[in-house]
Amino acid sequence: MGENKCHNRSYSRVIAKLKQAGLRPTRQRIALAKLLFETEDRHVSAEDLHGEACASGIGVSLATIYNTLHQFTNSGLMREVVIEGGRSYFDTNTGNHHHFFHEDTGRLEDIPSDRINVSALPNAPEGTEVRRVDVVVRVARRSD
Amino acid sequence: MGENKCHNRSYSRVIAKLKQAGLRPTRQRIALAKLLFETEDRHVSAEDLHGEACASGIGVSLATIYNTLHQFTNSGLMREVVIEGGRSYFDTNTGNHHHFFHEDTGRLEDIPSDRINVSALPNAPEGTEVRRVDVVVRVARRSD
DNA sequence: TCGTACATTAGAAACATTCCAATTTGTTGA
DNA sequence: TCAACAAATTGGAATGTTTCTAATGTACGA
Repeated sequence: MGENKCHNRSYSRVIAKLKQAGLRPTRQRIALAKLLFETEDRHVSAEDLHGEACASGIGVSLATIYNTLHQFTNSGLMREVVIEGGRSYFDTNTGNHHHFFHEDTGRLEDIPSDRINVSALPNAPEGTEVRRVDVVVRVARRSD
Repeated sequence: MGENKCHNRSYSRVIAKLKQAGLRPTRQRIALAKLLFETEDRHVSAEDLHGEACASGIGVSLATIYNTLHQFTNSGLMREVVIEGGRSYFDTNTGNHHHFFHEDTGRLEDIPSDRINVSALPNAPEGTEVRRVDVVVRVARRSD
């Protein structure tokens, strides 16, 4: 199930990334990291990623998918995005950006932060500080 | 369980509101509407509202709470706000506004729309139109 | 290579939400 | 007022996602 030796540089890159995040590069984490970080930015649900992993012949349980997504999120490799009840998406783009949410299809699409402008924020309530500002632009098929 | 006659004007106000929304003023809907709309703007989860209703001696099932919250939302009396996985809040403030979300406590707090400014939105993707723009400012207890 | 701390796992549990079929209630018109 | 029908409510079962648990497996420093 995947040779131990070669499969060359993409392995070392991913392993380095995991180590840097303080995570042991296990077989499962390496495989998931390759799926997640070696393509363009993506938004995946746990179920999505599990499906992909299985389809790629990686034996990985759903519990591990959840563990891994949370670990990646906690170490800043990903970001959690919640928009609809009952399902979370995890975003491989951790930079400053926002989202279109397609109400029809449930799909998420990035909006680069320089394409949007949030200003005149009120002060954070007493004793708190701002952790993040999320903007979600909900769109749907034009009706008229 | 509650007299049919008097209990005067707050009833008629709430009943009128329901009728205007095209909803039959049933015992349960009237009671819930009173809890929801006769105080300041609020953010409630289904479980919250169920608890309150039971505490007030209103016999109402959880299924009805969900039905009612969705009906109120569909007829524009409330708005659904999803911020954390696994739980929805329903907001009695349907006006244009945004939210602080206290990550520590899970509480929501309104930000009037004139206290925040979102500009330079990119165009909605081809064939779609903007339904709503939600801004969530996530705050937490100051750490430094 | 060994020992141990950390990861993974299957399955059960927890949780919010929706569905269902039976019952109750509000409304309308005679 | 009352009968009859449509609409609303209900408890409980079903669904779907996420978390938990206890047993097993794995990475890695000594």
